[in-house]
Amino acid sequence: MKKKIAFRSTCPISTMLDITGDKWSLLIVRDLAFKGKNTYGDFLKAGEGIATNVLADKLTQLEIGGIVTKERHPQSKAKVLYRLTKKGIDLIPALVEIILWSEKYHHVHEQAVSFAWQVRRDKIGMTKMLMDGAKKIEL
Amino acid sequence: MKKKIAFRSTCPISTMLDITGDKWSLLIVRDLAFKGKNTYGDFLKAGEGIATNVLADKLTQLEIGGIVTKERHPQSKAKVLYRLTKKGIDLIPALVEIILWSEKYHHVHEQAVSFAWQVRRDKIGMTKMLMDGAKKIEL
DNA sequence: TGATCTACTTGTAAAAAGCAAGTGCTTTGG
DNA sequence: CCAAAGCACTTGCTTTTTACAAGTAGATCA
Repeated sequence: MKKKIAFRSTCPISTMLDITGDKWSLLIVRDLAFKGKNTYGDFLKAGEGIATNVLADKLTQLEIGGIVTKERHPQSKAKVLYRLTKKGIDLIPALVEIILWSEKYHHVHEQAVSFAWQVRRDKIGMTKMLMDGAKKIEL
Repeated sequence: MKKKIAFRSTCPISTMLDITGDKWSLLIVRDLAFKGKNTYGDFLKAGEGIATNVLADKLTQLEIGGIVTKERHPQSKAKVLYRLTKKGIDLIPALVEIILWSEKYHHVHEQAVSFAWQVRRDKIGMTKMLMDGAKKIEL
């Protein structure tokens, strides 16, 4: 029952929103990119409390959108390993700007902010650290 | 019937999504920031075809979120002038990263991309141009 | 003054999100 | 080796949001 994405226009912002424009998709990307989470259960247990059917739906949407892949988990046959694609990793600069914006107008973790500045300064290096799971950050 | 925003967590990304996390809000910001649109009718006529009741709802949401203000229109009593607040203008860097991301993976206007790079390079100057209405860009 | 413009509101149907429970493999512990 | 628990979902139902169509009230135009 995989419904494909309907693009409303060729506007780049509209295009992005057609893939990730809801209250949950970018939180999944956040968990993958910044928090070292990569299983269904990990996402379910994340602070905001996504409903299980909604999570399933968003994950397949993100897969169709080319943002994540489902793979067999190296440690367990019962688990599924979710990973960001290159396209997904390339969302990090946008997420970083979002973090910096939120920091400016809402109260958020200091750690998140200094980290965001680091990523902004050295995108490649920090992204690599993130992807290796060497760095996890509390958001 | 102005319903206030419910924040799901203190995560900066989640916080931003609680205000603008849907398929329409950022398109309104786009129209204000890049296209020199500033009335209800302008937004309605924008390419993606937002429903009138949804537009009304999103506009009050954005107002509550501190992103836009409603003001009396200098040319006509029948019109309302919508404008980005500082907080709204500060969303531009995030929009720029979104534009660059979309360009990389989807087909979008060349003009939009070179413009995005310009804003990224000279944020202050380009933002000023945009806000003065001196620059309009086709997205 | 009547038609048109502008910014909405109202009503209803369709779609998406939220909630609770269940299914079917897989792993674990005795 | 078997029962219980873990894991990744699915199913059914309710509530909320979005979409579509029509209508309203004040301002402007001809």
